Amino acid sequence: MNVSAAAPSSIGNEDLVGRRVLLVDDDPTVAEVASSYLRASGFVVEEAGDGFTALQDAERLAPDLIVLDRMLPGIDGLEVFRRLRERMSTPVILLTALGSEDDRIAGLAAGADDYLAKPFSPRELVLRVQSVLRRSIGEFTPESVLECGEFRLDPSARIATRAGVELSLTVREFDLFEFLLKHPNQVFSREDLLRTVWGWTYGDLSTVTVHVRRLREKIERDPRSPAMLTTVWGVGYRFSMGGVPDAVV
Amino acid sequence: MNVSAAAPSSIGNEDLVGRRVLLVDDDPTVAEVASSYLRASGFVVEEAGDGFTALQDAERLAPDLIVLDRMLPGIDGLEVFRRLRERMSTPVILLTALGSEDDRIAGLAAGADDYLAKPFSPRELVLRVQSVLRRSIGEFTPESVLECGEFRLDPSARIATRAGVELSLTVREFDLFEFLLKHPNQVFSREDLLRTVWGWTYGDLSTVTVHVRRLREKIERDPRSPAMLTTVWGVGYRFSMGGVPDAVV
DNA sequence: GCAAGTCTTACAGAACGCGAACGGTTGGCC
DNA sequence: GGCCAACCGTTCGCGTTCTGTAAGACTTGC
Repeated sequence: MNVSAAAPSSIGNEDLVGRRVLLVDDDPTVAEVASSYLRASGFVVEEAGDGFTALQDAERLAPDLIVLDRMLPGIDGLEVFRRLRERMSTPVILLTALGSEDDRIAGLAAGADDYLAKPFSPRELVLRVQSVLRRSIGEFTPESVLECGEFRLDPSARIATRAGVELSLTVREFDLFEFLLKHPNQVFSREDLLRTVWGWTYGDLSTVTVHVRRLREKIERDPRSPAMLTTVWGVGYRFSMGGVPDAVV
Repeated sequence: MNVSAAAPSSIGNEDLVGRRVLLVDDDPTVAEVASSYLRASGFVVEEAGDGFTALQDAERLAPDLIVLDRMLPGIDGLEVFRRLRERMSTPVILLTALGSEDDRIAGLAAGADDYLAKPFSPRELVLRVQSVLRRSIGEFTPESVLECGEFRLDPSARIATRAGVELSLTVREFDLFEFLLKHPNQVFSREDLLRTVWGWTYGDLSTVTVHVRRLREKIERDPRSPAMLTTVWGVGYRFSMGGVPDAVV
């Protein structure tokens, strides 16, 4: 397997110290907890309680990253997001309420860098902030193309092909496939996948099962007996390229 | 397959050994059971019976993680949690007597890192503690591959091979084999194994016996007369590689 | 030869994964 | 607007796999 992504992740979390994060949430409790965690991790945090202030602060402070709640008083979070994107390319992490309709798809289509479903563990937020920042700093190219065997996946264009033929993957399927391609030869539990790919902190694990099944239907030659996206009984799933594995390594 | 990953910064449960956990619960029975399980998994456990002591100990001991009961005499658990957050960002797992799924959401919404409803299985607690700690250290960094003679065991991929041929091990068998490979030439009693591999403090020791047998069936050339996974009569089991064993020892 | 420890086998319950199908929502198209 | 297709998350039933335990045969040390 030749994952050409090769993000040379020589960027430690130390290099993120002092980066400015703008936190936009109208719930004081959430804002307080989240910001204290972010500060503890070395970030400089500014808070905004509504969309209008957020837009002003974004311009004034020029933060390195913005954490944006989708539900805001006044201007809607998504609207704020669109206006932000018109003016600057600052990375944005969207917070979505799982209970209500999930506009995660809309947010993602609009180009959010990551999303997290409420309620989330504050530590999870820190991890995502670090991850997105590391990515945006390290490579100026937003996302490099993943290549693996006959598969080719372009995260920016959201196009996945097998042997040149485009696979019509849905949003979820694409996200799932992207994550697996980025971490080949590693087993992930359904919970892991639900947390990282879906951005959920809790939820029905069978959701993962079903989507894995649907993804198999599209990428496996014989979906009945998967060769690449295999089940590890009692643990989870693993993606690895077939034939001769890394015995040479 | 040319995954250049191989960054051997493993974060298996081994690396969690010695981490300090502060356990806050007013029920002595619960505290005793929970702490004995946590200790058995290698954690250093301190206990506190009320909120005030908890706050003091949290400052004094600077634990790596805090398990906090929501119902406490004196200061309420949630209040303790809020005061903790003001001063430090130590991961917190909340416990509550009321056991519905909604409470988990409430706990997470309050900013806890994880949440567990009473009555909980002590094993579950250990798993959660490990999970949260591992996550706070850094996620999905592949563990280093164990190699021993013709055996090769990849903890992240959950693949074990002998001379390149994959051994289909079950979860338990894999865990057991992994532990033994990490501690070769060392004798472990059935109780040791039950504690470390299974995470149990009590239980039927024959469980270990049977699993050792099953493992032998898969890794030994002649399971009838084991050469590597040998029995030390009256003591337990030892894994050592073939050829000239420890006759010198 | 005896007792304690170990091995082997068998079994039933539990856990798990899979497939199929369903209702709900969204977004496009007439 | 209203119909239709696509997608998503959930649920249920079924077959499979795994696991712990019990019971008997066997081995070891004394």
